[in-house]
Amino acid sequence: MQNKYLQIYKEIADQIQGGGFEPGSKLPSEHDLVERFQTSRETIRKALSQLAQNGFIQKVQGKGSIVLDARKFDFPVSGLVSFTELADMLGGNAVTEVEKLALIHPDSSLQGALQAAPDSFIWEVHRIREIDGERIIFDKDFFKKMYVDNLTEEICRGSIYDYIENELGMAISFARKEITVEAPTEEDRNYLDLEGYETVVVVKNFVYFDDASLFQYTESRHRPDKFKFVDFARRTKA
Amino acid sequence: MQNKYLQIYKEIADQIQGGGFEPGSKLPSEHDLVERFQTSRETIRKALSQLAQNGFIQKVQGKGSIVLDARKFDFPVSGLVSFTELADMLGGNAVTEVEKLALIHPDSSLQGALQAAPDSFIWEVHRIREIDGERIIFDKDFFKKMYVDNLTEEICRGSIYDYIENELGMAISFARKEITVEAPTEEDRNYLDLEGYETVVVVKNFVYFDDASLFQYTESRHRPDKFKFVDFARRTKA
DNA sequence: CATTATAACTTGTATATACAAGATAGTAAA
DNA sequence: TTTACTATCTTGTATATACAAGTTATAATG
Repeated sequence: MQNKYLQIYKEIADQIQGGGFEPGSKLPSEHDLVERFQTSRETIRKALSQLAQNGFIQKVQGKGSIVLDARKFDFPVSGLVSFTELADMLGGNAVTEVEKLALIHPDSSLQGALQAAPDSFIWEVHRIREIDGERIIFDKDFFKKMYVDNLTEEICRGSIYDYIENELGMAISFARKEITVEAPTEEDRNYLDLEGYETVVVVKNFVYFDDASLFQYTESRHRPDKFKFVDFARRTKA
Repeated sequence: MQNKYLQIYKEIADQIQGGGFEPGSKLPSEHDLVERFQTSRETIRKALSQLAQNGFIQKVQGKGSIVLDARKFDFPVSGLVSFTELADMLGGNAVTEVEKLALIHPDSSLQGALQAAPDSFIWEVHRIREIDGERIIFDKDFFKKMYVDNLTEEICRGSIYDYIENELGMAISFARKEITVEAPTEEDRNYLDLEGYETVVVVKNFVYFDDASLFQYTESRHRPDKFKFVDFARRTKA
Protein backbone atom coordinates (compact mmCIF):
# COMPACT_ATOMS: atom_id res chain seq x y z
CA MET A 1 0.00 0.00 0.00
CA GLN A 2 2.41 2.64 -1.20
CA ASN A 3 3.49 4.42 -4.36
CA LYS A 4 0.28 6.08 -5.27
CA TYR A 5 1.28 6.80 -8.86
CA LEU A 6 2.26 3.18 -9.52
CA GLN A 7 -1.05 1.98 -8.12
CA ILE A 8 -2.87 4.36 -10.43
CA TYR A 9 -0.68 3.21 -13.33
CA LYS A 10 -1.51 -0.41 -12.65
CA GLU A 11 -5.20 0.20 -12.23
CA ILE A 12 -5.50 2.08 -15.52
CA ALA A 13 -3.19 -0.34 -17.36
CA ASP A 14 -5.28 -3.28 -16.16
CA GLN A 15 -8.45 -1.56 -17.29
CA ILE A 16 -6.99 -0.92 -20.74
CA GLN A 17 -5.83 -4.51 -21.15
CA GLY A 18 -9.02 -5.84 -19.66
CA GLY A 19 -11.20 -3.91 -22.06
CA GLY A 20 -12.52 -1.38 -19.58
CA PHE A 21 -11.23 1.35 -21.85
CA GLU A 22 -11.78 0.90 -25.60
CA PRO A 23 -8.84 1.50 -27.96
CA GLY A 24 -9.42 4.78 -29.76
CA SER A 25 -11.53 6.24 -26.99
CA LYS A 26 -10.32 8.85 -24.57
CA LEU A 27 -9.30 8.48 -20.95
CA PRO A 28 -10.99 10.76 -18.43
CA SER A 29 -9.24 14.12 -18.22
CA GLU A 30 -6.43 14.61 -15.73
CA HIS A 31 -8.75 16.78 -13.68
CA ASP A 32 -11.34 14.00 -13.55
CA LEU A 33 -8.70 11.47 -12.56
CA VAL A 34 -7.50 13.79 -9.80
CA GLU A 35 -10.97 13.70 -8.31
CA ARG A 36 -11.48 10.00 -8.92
CA PHE A 37 -8.21 8.99 -7.23
CA GLN A 38 -8.23 11.82 -4.69
CA THR A 39 -4.69 12.93 -5.45
CA SER A 40 -2.78 15.78 -7.09
CA ARG A 41 -2.48 16.42 -10.79
CA GLU A 42 1.28 15.80 -10.81
CA THR A 43 0.74 12.32 -9.40
CA ILE A 44 -1.82 11.58 -12.09
CA ARG A 45 0.56 12.92 -14.71
CA LYS A 46 3.33 10.63 -13.47
CA ALA A 47 1.07 7.63 -13.91
CA LEU A 48 -0.09 8.79 -17.34
CA SER A 49 3.43 9.45 -18.62
CA GLN A 50 4.39 5.90 -17.63
CA LEU A 51 1.35 4.61 -19.51
CA ALA A 52 2.40 6.63 -22.55
CA GLN A 53 5.96 5.39 -22.29
CA ASN A 54 4.81 1.78 -22.30
CA GLY A 55 2.43 2.16 -25.21
CA PHE A 56 -0.90 2.12 -23.39
CA ILE A 57 -1.99 5.64 -24.26
CA GLN A 58 -1.06 8.57 -26.44
CA LYS A 59 -1.27 12.03 -24.92
CA VAL A 60 -2.36 14.88 -27.17
CA GLN A 61 -2.08 18.41 -25.89
CA GLY A 62 -5.39 20.20 -25.75
CA LYS A 63 -7.38 17.06 -26.46
CA GLY A 64 -6.70 14.32 -23.98
CA SER A 65 -5.23 10.84 -23.65
CA ILE A 66 -6.15 8.38 -26.38
CA VAL A 67 -6.27 4.70 -25.45
CA LEU A 68 -4.05 2.58 -27.71
CA ASP A 69 -4.48 -1.06 -28.60
CA ALA A 70 -2.16 -2.61 -26.02
CA ARG A 71 -2.52 -6.33 -26.29
CA LYS A 72 0.04 -8.25 -24.33
CA PHE A 73 -0.11 -11.68 -25.92
CA ASP A 74 2.63 -11.30 -28.50
CA PHE A 75 5.66 -13.55 -28.26
CA PRO A 76 8.95 -12.21 -26.98
CA VAL A 77 7.36 -9.08 -25.73
CA SER A 78 9.64 -6.12 -25.68
CA GLY A 79 11.33 -5.36 -22.46
CA LEU A 80 12.84 -7.61 -19.89
CA VAL A 81 10.84 -10.77 -19.68
CA SER A 82 12.25 -14.19 -18.95
CA PHE A 83 11.25 -17.33 -20.75
CA THR A 84 9.40 -18.67 -17.74
CA GLU A 85 7.40 -15.49 -17.41
CA LEU A 86 6.59 -15.72 -21.12
CA ALA A 87 5.61 -19.36 -20.83
CA ASP A 88 3.17 -18.39 -18.10
CA MET A 89 1.48 -15.98 -20.46
CA LEU A 90 1.36 -18.43 -23.33
CA GLY A 91 0.00 -21.34 -21.38
CA GLY A 92 1.48 -24.45 -19.89
CA ASN A 93 2.88 -26.38 -22.89
CA ALA A 94 6.44 -25.14 -22.34
CA VAL A 95 9.18 -27.29 -20.85
CA THR A 96 12.70 -26.36 -19.78
CA GLU A 97 15.54 -28.88 -19.79
CA VAL A 98 18.79 -28.09 -18.01
CA GLU A 99 21.67 -29.48 -20.10
CA LYS A 100 24.53 -27.96 -18.18
CA LEU A 101 25.14 -26.28 -14.83
CA ALA A 102 28.76 -25.60 -13.98
CA LEU A 103 31.07 -23.16 -12.25
CA ILE A 104 33.75 -21.93 -14.62
CA HIS A 105 36.36 -19.26 -15.00
CA PRO A 106 35.61 -16.88 -17.88
CA ASP A 107 37.59 -17.11 -21.10
CA SER A 108 38.79 -13.90 -22.67
CA SER A 109 35.62 -13.17 -24.66
CA LEU A 110 33.45 -13.78 -21.60
CA GLN A 111 35.72 -11.60 -19.49
CA GLY A 112 34.91 -8.80 -21.85
CA ALA A 113 31.18 -9.49 -22.05
CA LEU A 114 30.73 -9.79 -18.30
CA GLN A 115 33.49 -7.40 -17.25
CA ALA A 116 34.80 -10.16 -15.01
CA ALA A 117 38.31 -10.99 -13.78
CA PRO A 118 39.99 -14.14 -15.19
CA ASP A 119 40.07 -15.81 -11.75
CA SER A 120 36.45 -14.97 -10.87
CA PHE A 121 33.73 -17.61 -10.81
CA ILE A 122 30.94 -17.69 -13.35
CA TRP A 123 27.89 -19.92 -13.46
CA GLU A 124 27.37 -21.40 -16.90
CA VAL A 125 23.88 -22.70 -17.57
CA HIS A 126 22.63 -24.36 -20.75
CA ARG A 127 18.91 -24.75 -21.08
CA ILE A 128 16.70 -26.10 -23.84
CA ARG A 129 13.22 -24.68 -24.20
CA GLU A 130 10.64 -27.03 -25.60
CA ILE A 131 7.32 -25.79 -26.88
CA ASP A 132 4.74 -28.34 -27.94
CA GLY A 133 7.42 -31.04 -27.89
CA GLU A 134 9.80 -29.23 -30.22
CA ARG A 135 13.17 -27.98 -29.03
CA ILE A 136 12.92 -24.35 -30.17
CA ILE A 137 15.23 -22.25 -28.02
CA PHE A 138 18.73 -22.88 -26.71
CA ASP A 139 19.69 -20.54 -23.87
CA LYS A 140 23.27 -20.05 -22.75
CA ASP A 141 23.38 -18.09 -19.51
CA PHE A 142 26.39 -16.76 -17.64
CA PHE A 143 25.91 -15.39 -14.13
CA LYS A 144 28.51 -13.86 -11.88
CA LYS A 145 28.80 -16.04 -8.79
CA MET A 146 29.46 -13.02 -6.59
CA TYR A 147 25.85 -12.01 -7.12
CA VAL A 148 24.21 -15.43 -7.33
CA ASP A 149 25.94 -17.66 -4.83
CA ASN A 150 23.95 -20.84 -5.00
CA LEU A 151 22.38 -22.23 -8.13
CA THR A 152 20.71 -25.61 -8.41
CA GLU A 153 19.21 -27.53 -11.28
CA GLU A 154 15.89 -27.09 -9.63
CA ILE A 155 16.18 -23.31 -9.73
CA CYS A 156 17.33 -23.39 -13.36
CA ARG A 157 14.37 -25.49 -14.35
CA GLY A 158 12.12 -22.82 -12.91
CA SER A 159 12.67 -19.08 -13.25
CA ILE A 160 16.12 -17.82 -12.33
CA TYR A 161 14.79 -14.29 -12.44
CA ASP A 162 12.12 -15.19 -9.95
CA TYR A 163 14.76 -16.74 -7.70
CA ILE A 164 17.00 -13.68 -7.89
CA GLU A 165 14.24 -11.17 -7.37
CA ASN A 166 12.14 -12.92 -4.78
CA GLU A 167 14.63 -15.18 -2.96
CA LEU A 168 17.77 -13.09 -3.14
CA GLY A 169 15.96 -9.76 -3.10
CA MET A 170 18.02 -8.22 -5.88
CA ALA A 171 16.35 -5.84 -8.32
CA ILE A 172 16.88 -6.60 -11.99
CA SER A 173 16.62 -3.27 -13.68
CA PHE A 174 17.61 -2.99 -17.33
CA ALA A 175 19.29 -4.77 -20.22
CA ARG A 176 21.02 -4.14 -23.48
CA LYS A 177 19.70 -6.44 -26.14
CA GLU A 178 21.12 -7.33 -29.52
CA ILE A 179 19.39 -9.38 -32.19
CA THR A 180 21.31 -10.93 -35.07
CA VAL A 181 21.00 -13.93 -37.38
CA GLU A 182 23.82 -16.47 -37.52
CA ALA A 183 24.68 -19.86 -38.96
CA PRO A 184 23.97 -22.65 -36.47
CA THR A 185 26.87 -24.03 -34.45
CA GLU A 186 27.41 -27.70 -33.65
CA GLU A 187 25.79 -27.07 -30.27
CA ASP A 188 22.75 -25.59 -31.97
CA ARG A 189 22.42 -28.63 -34.22
CA ASN A 190 22.69 -30.96 -31.25
CA TYR A 191 20.32 -29.17 -28.95
CA LEU A 192 17.67 -27.83 -31.32
CA ASP A 193 15.20 -29.42 -33.72
CA LEU A 194 16.35 -27.26 -36.61
CA GLU A 195 14.41 -29.12 -39.30
CA GLY A 196 16.67 -28.02 -42.12
CA TYR A 197 16.88 -24.36 -41.21
CA GLU A 198 20.35 -23.03 -41.87
CA THR A 199 20.08 -19.95 -39.64
CA VAL A 200 19.39 -19.28 -35.97
CA VAL A 201 18.23 -16.01 -34.46
CA VAL A 202 20.58 -14.98 -31.68
CA VAL A 203 19.42 -12.63 -28.94
CA LYS A 204 22.27 -11.42 -26.79
CA ASN A 205 21.33 -9.92 -23.48
CA PHE A 206 23.42 -7.93 -21.05
CA VAL A 207 21.42 -7.71 -17.86
CA TYR A 208 22.05 -5.20 -15.10
CA PHE A 209 20.96 -4.76 -11.51
CA ASP A 210 19.42 -1.67 -10.00
CA ASP A 211 22.80 -0.22 -9.13
CA ALA A 212 24.04 -0.52 -12.72
CA SER A 213 26.22 -3.56 -11.99
CA LEU A 214 26.29 -6.11 -14.81
CA PHE A 215 25.49 -9.56 -13.55
CA GLN A 216 24.34 -11.71 -16.45
CA TYR A 217 25.12 -12.34 -20.06
CA THR A 218 22.68 -14.48 -22.00
CA GLU A 219 22.61 -15.84 -25.50
CA SER A 220 19.19 -17.00 -26.55
CA ARG A 221 19.32 -18.98 -29.77
CA HIS A 222 16.02 -19.47 -31.58
CA ARG A 223 14.85 -21.55 -34.48
CA PRO A 224 14.03 -18.84 -37.04
CA ASP A 225 10.47 -19.85 -37.86
CA LYS A 226 9.46 -19.65 -34.21
CA PHE A 227 11.04 -16.32 -33.48
CA LYS A 228 9.09 -13.12 -33.13
CA PHE A 229 10.05 -9.89 -31.46
CA VAL A 230 7.55 -7.15 -30.76
CA ASP A 231 8.48 -3.66 -29.74
CA PHE A 232 6.88 -0.34 -29.01
CA ALA A 233 9.12 2.61 -29.81
CA ARG A 234 8.72 6.33 -29.39
CA ARG A 235 10.55 8.76 -31.61
CA THR A 236 13.00 10.62 -29.42
CA LYS A 237 12.73 14.34 -29.89
CA ALA A 238 15.88 16.18 -30.84
CA MET B 1 15.01 28.65 -27.09
CA GLN B 2 12.36 26.88 -25.13
CA ASN B 3 11.69 23.66 -23.25
CA LYS B 4 14.27 23.99 -20.57
CA TYR B 5 14.21 20.33 -19.58
CA LEU B 6 14.76 19.15 -23.15
CA GLN B 7 17.69 21.50 -23.52
CA ILE B 8 19.21 20.10 -20.36
CA TYR B 9 18.51 16.57 -21.59
CA LYS B 10 20.27 17.27 -24.86
CA GLU B 11 23.24 18.96 -23.26
CA ILE B 12 23.86 16.09 -20.84
CA ALA B 13 23.19 13.43 -23.48
CA ASP B 14 25.68 15.06 -25.81
CA GLN B 15 28.25 15.21 -23.06
CA ILE B 16 27.77 11.51 -22.30
CA GLN B 17 28.08 10.51 -25.95
CA GLY B 18 30.94 12.91 -26.52
CA GLY B 19 32.92 11.50 -23.64
CA GLY B 20 32.51 14.47 -21.28
CA PHE B 21 31.11 12.06 -18.72
CA GLU B 22 32.88 8.72 -18.35
CA PRO B 23 30.79 5.51 -18.23
CA GLY B 24 30.75 4.24 -14.68
CA SER B 25 31.29 7.65 -13.15
CA LYS B 26 28.59 9.67 -11.48
CA LEU B 27 26.70 12.68 -12.76
CA PRO B 28 26.68 15.77 -10.55
CA SER B 29 23.91 15.59 -7.95
CA GLU B 30 20.49 17.00 -8.76
CA HIS B 31 21.22 19.83 -6.37
CA ASP B 32 24.43 20.67 -8.24
CA LEU B 33 22.64 20.54 -11.58
CA VAL B 34 19.96 22.87 -10.23
CA GLU B 35 22.66 25.45 -9.54
CA ARG B 36 24.52 24.81 -12.77
CA PHE B 37 21.44 25.21 -14.97
CA GLN B 38 19.74 27.78 -12.73
CA THR B 39 16.45 25.95 -12.61
CA SER B 40 14.27 23.95 -10.24
CA ARG B 41 14.90 20.41 -9.08
CA GLU B 42 11.75 19.09 -10.76
CA THR B 43 12.98 20.37 -14.11
CA ILE B 44 16.33 18.66 -13.60
CA ARG B 45 14.52 15.47 -12.60
CA LYS B 46 12.45 15.56 -15.80
CA ALA B 47 15.63 15.71 -17.87
CA LEU B 48 17.29 12.95 -15.83
CA SER B 49 14.31 10.63 -16.05
CA GLN B 50 14.37 10.99 -19.83
CA LEU B 51 18.08 10.18 -19.81
CA ALA B 52 17.39 7.09 -17.69
CA GLN B 53 14.53 6.06 -19.97
CA ASN B 54 16.80 6.20 -23.01
CA GLY B 55 19.67 4.30 -21.46
CA PHE B 56 22.09 7.15 -20.81
CA ILE B 57 22.14 6.92 -17.03
CA GLN B 58 20.96 4.75 -14.16
CA LYS B 59 19.53 6.47 -11.12
CA VAL B 60 20.22 4.90 -7.72
CA GLN B 61 18.38 6.22 -4.72
CA GLY B 62 20.69 7.60 -2.09
CA LYS B 63 23.75 7.41 -4.32
CA GLY B 64 23.33 9.36 -7.52
CA SER B 65 23.09 8.93 -11.28
CA ILE B 66 25.56 6.53 -12.86
CA VAL B 67 26.64 7.21 -16.43
CA LEU B 68 26.05 4.21 -18.71
CA ASP B 69 27.94 3.30 -21.85
CA ALA B 70 25.61 4.83 -24.43
CA ARG B 71 27.29 4.50 -27.77
CA LYS B 72 25.08 5.38 -30.67
CA PHE B 73 26.90 3.75 -33.57
CA ASP B 74 25.11 0.41 -33.56
CA PHE B 75 23.09 -0.54 -36.59
CA PRO B 76 19.31 -0.40 -36.51
CA VAL B 77 19.28 1.51 -33.30
CA SER B 78 16.24 0.94 -31.23
CA GLY B 79 13.50 3.44 -31.56
CA LEU B 80 12.18 5.19 -34.58
CA VAL B 81 14.97 5.93 -36.96
CA SER B 82 14.65 5.96 -40.73
CA PHE B 83 17.18 4.45 -43.09
CA THR B 84 18.37 7.84 -44.28
CA GLU B 85 18.95 9.00 -40.74
CA LEU B 86 20.89 5.81 -40.08
CA ALA B 87 22.92 6.20 -43.23
CA ASP B 88 23.93 9.66 -42.05
CA MET B 89 25.32 8.13 -38.88
CA LEU B 90 27.14 5.36 -40.69
CA GLY B 91 28.77 7.50 -43.32
CA GLY B 92 28.05 8.22 -46.96
CA ASN B 93 28.41 4.82 -48.63
CA ALA B 94 24.67 4.16 -48.67
CA VAL B 95 22.50 4.52 -51.76
CA THR B 96 18.74 4.36 -52.15
CA GLU B 97 17.07 3.23 -55.36
CA VAL B 98 13.38 3.82 -55.92
CA GLU B 99 11.95 0.80 -57.75
CA LYS B 100 8.29 1.69 -57.53
CA LEU B 101 6.16 4.70 -56.69
CA ALA B 102 2.45 4.28 -57.29
CA LEU B 103 -0.97 5.26 -56.05
CA ILE B 104 -3.04 2.17 -55.30
CA HIS B 105 -6.19 1.05 -53.55
CA PRO B 106 -5.46 -1.23 -50.60
CA ASP B 107 -6.14 -4.93 -50.87
CA SER B 108 -7.82 -6.65 -47.98
CA SER B 109 -4.66 -7.38 -45.99
CA LEU B 110 -3.47 -3.81 -46.40
CA GLN B 111 -6.88 -2.51 -45.41
CA GLY B 112 -6.37 -4.28 -42.13
CA ALA B 113 -2.79 -3.22 -41.61
CA LEU B 114 -3.46 0.44 -42.37
CA GLN B 115 -7.04 0.61 -41.17
CA ALA B 116 -7.94 2.08 -44.52
CA ALA B 117 -11.14 1.99 -46.58
CA PRO B 118 -11.11 -0.09 -49.84
CA ASP B 119 -11.65 3.03 -52.00
CA SER B 120 -9.00 5.15 -50.25
CA PHE B 121 -5.70 5.99 -51.91
CA ILE B 122 -2.41 4.58 -50.69
CA TRP B 123 1.10 5.39 -51.82
CA GLU B 124 3.12 2.27 -52.47
CA VAL B 125 6.87 2.78 -52.50
CA HIS B 126 9.52 0.13 -53.15
CA ARG B 127 13.06 1.08 -52.29
CA ILE B 128 16.33 -0.82 -52.44
CA ARG B 129 19.05 0.13 -50.00
CA GLU B 130 22.58 -0.42 -51.18
CA ILE B 131 25.49 -0.41 -48.79
CA ASP B 132 29.00 -0.64 -50.20
CA GLY B 133 27.55 -1.65 -53.56
CA GLU B 134 25.49 -4.57 -52.21
CA ARG B 135 21.72 -4.56 -52.26
CA ILE B 136 21.04 -5.32 -48.60
CA ILE B 137 17.60 -4.01 -47.69
CA PHE B 138 14.30 -4.01 -49.56
CA ASP B 139 11.77 -1.56 -48.14
CA LYS B 140 8.08 -1.71 -48.96
CA ASP B 141 6.31 1.40 -47.69
CA PHE B 142 2.62 2.17 -47.69
CA PHE B 143 1.49 5.71 -46.85
CA LYS B 144 -2.02 7.00 -46.59
CA LYS B 145 -2.50 9.67 -49.25
CA MET B 146 -4.79 11.67 -46.98
CA TYR B 147 -1.77 12.49 -44.85
CA VAL B 148 0.92 12.68 -47.52
CA ASP B 149 -0.61 14.30 -50.57
CA ASN B 150 2.32 14.65 -52.91
CA LEU B 151 5.15 12.18 -53.21
CA THR B 152 7.90 12.29 -55.82
CA GLU B 153 10.77 9.99 -56.65
CA GLU B 154 13.07 12.74 -55.50
CA ILE B 155 11.53 12.74 -52.03
CA CYS B 156 11.63 8.95 -51.86
CA ARG B 157 15.30 8.92 -52.74
CA GLY B 158 15.92 11.20 -49.77
CA SER B 159 14.23 10.90 -46.42
CA ILE B 160 10.46 10.63 -46.44
CA TYR B 161 10.46 11.18 -42.69
CA ASP B 162 12.38 14.39 -43.13
CA TYR B 163 9.87 15.50 -45.78
CA ILE B 164 6.90 14.71 -43.58
CA GLU B 165 8.31 16.31 -40.45
CA ASN B 166 9.98 19.36 -41.90
CA GLU B 167 8.01 20.09 -45.09
CA LEU B 168 4.56 18.94 -44.06
CA GLY B 169 5.00 19.79 -40.39
CA MET B 170 3.48 16.56 -39.12
CA ALA B 171 4.90 14.97 -35.98
CA ILE B 172 5.80 11.32 -36.22
CA SER B 173 5.41 9.99 -32.74
CA PHE B 174 5.54 6.25 -32.16
CA ALA B 175 5.53 2.86 -33.84
CA ARG B 176 4.79 -0.78 -33.25
CA LYS B 177 7.58 -2.92 -34.54
CA GLU B 178 7.66 -6.63 -35.27
CA ILE B 179 10.72 -8.63 -36.20
CA THR B 180 10.44 -12.08 -37.77
CA VAL B 181 12.46 -14.31 -40.10
CA GLU B 182 10.89 -15.56 -43.30
CA ALA B 183 11.74 -17.37 -46.51
CA PRO B 184 12.57 -14.95 -49.33
CA THR B 185 9.85 -14.15 -51.86
CA GLU B 186 10.38 -13.78 -55.58
CA GLU B 187 10.58 -10.02 -55.05
CA ASP B 188 13.30 -10.49 -52.47
CA ARG B 189 15.31 -12.65 -54.84
CA ASN B 190 14.98 -10.08 -57.60
CA TYR B 191 15.75 -7.01 -55.59
CA LEU B 192 18.38 -8.23 -53.11
CA ASP B 193 21.85 -9.71 -53.45
CA LEU B 194 20.96 -12.71 -51.30
CA GLU B 195 24.16 -14.67 -51.98
CA GLY B 196 22.62 -18.02 -51.19
CA TYR B 197 20.89 -17.06 -47.97
CA GLU B 198 17.57 -18.79 -47.66
CA THR B 199 16.06 -16.43 -45.08
CA VAL B 200 15.32 -12.72 -44.85
CA VAL B 201 14.74 -10.73 -41.68
CA VAL B 202 11.45 -8.89 -41.89
CA VAL B 203 10.84 -5.78 -39.79
CA LYS B 204 7.23 -4.68 -39.89
CA ASN B 205 6.53 -1.16 -38.75
CA PHE B 206 3.24 0.48 -37.94
CA VAL B 207 3.96 4.18 -37.65
CA TYR B 208 1.68 6.69 -35.97
CA PHE B 209 1.40 10.45 -35.82
CA ASP B 210 1.25 12.57 -32.71
CA ASP B 211 -2.51 12.34 -32.53
CA ALA B 212 -2.41 8.52 -32.59
CA SER B 213 -3.53 8.28 -36.21
CA LEU B 214 -1.86 5.46 -38.16
CA PHE B 215 -0.34 6.73 -41.36
CA GLN B 216 2.30 4.28 -42.53
CA TYR B 217 2.95 0.60 -42.78
CA THR B 218 6.45 -0.51 -43.69
CA GLU B 219 8.05 -3.84 -44.36
CA SER B 220 11.81 -3.69 -44.23
CA ARG B 221 13.37 -6.89 -45.59
CA HIS B 222 17.02 -7.46 -44.73
CA ARG B 223 19.68 -9.90 -45.82
CA PRO B 224 20.25 -11.87 -42.62
CA ASP B 225 24.01 -11.44 -42.32
CA LYS B 226 23.72 -7.66 -42.44
CA PHE B 227 20.94 -7.36 -39.91
CA LYS B 228 21.46 -6.19 -36.37
CA PHE B 229 18.95 -4.78 -33.94
CA VAL B 230 20.01 -3.12 -30.73
CA ASP B 231 17.65 -2.32 -27.92
CA PHE B 232 17.71 -0.90 -24.43
CA ALA B 233 14.96 -2.24 -22.22
CA ARG B 234 13.91 -1.49 -18.69
CA ARG B 235 12.11 -4.04 -16.59
CA THR B 236 8.63 -2.71 -15.96
CA LYS B 237 7.73 -2.84 -12.32
CA ALA B 238 4.59 -4.64 -11.35
C1' DC C 1 39.07 -1.62 18.76
C1' DA C 2 34.52 -2.56 17.28
C1' DT C 3 29.89 -1.11 17.35
C1' DT C 4 26.36 2.10 17.28
C1' DA C 5 24.26 6.35 16.66
C1' DT C 6 24.08 10.64 14.26
C1' DA C 7 24.44 13.98 10.79
C1' DA C 8 24.76 15.09 6.15
C1' DC C 9 24.47 13.86 1.91
C1' DT C 10 21.88 11.49 -2.07
C1' DT C 11 17.33 10.41 -4.86
C1' DG C 12 12.01 9.35 -4.44
C1' DT C 13 7.23 10.75 -3.66
C1' DA C 14 3.40 13.94 -3.01
C1' DT C 15 1.36 18.33 -3.03
C1' DA C 16 0.11 23.22 -4.55
C1' DT C 17 0.31 27.00 -7.64
C1' DA C 18 0.92 29.65 -11.81
C1' DC C 19 0.95 30.28 -16.44
C1' DA C 20 1.61 28.61 -21.46
C1' DA C 21 -0.36 26.43 -25.35
C1' DG C 22 -3.45 23.58 -28.16
C1' DA C 23 -8.50 22.37 -29.08
C1' DT C 24 -13.34 23.33 -29.16
C1' DA C 25 -17.71 25.26 -28.80
C1' DG C 26 -20.48 29.11 -28.50
C1' DT C 27 -21.29 34.07 -29.21
C1' DA C 28 -21.00 38.42 -31.28
C1' DA C 29 -19.91 41.21 -35.14
C1' DA C 30 -19.38 42.01 -40.10
C1' DT D 1 -24.02 33.24 -43.55
C1' DT D 2 -19.50 33.82 -42.57
C1' DT D 3 -15.95 35.37 -39.82
C1' DA D 4 -13.70 36.54 -35.71
C1' DC D 5 -13.45 36.57 -31.01
C1' DT D 6 -13.92 34.76 -26.44
C1' DA D 7 -14.60 31.63 -22.85
C1' DT D 8 -13.48 27.25 -21.42
C1' DC D 9 -12.05 23.03 -21.86
C1' DT D 10 -7.74 20.09 -22.44
C1' DT D 11 -2.50 18.95 -21.61
C1' DG D 12 2.47 21.05 -21.10
C1' DT D 13 6.05 23.47 -18.48
C1' DA D 14 8.18 25.56 -14.46
C1' DT D 15 8.56 26.52 -9.70
C1' DA D 16 8.48 25.82 -4.50
C1' DT D 17 7.93 23.07 -0.47
C1' DA D 18 7.76 19.11 2.55
C1' DC D 19 8.92 14.82 3.89
C1' DA D 20 10.39 9.78 2.99
C1' DA D 21 14.03 6.68 2.14
C1' DG D 22 18.60 4.95 0.87
C1' DT D 23 23.84 5.81 1.38
C1' DT D 24 27.97 7.27 3.47
C1' DA D 25 31.13 9.28 6.50
C1' DT D 26 31.85 10.91 11.02
C1' DA D 27 31.48 11.04 15.85
C1' DA D 28 30.12 8.99 20.10
C1' DT D 29 29.84 4.99 22.84
C1' DG D 30 30.67 0.53 24.77
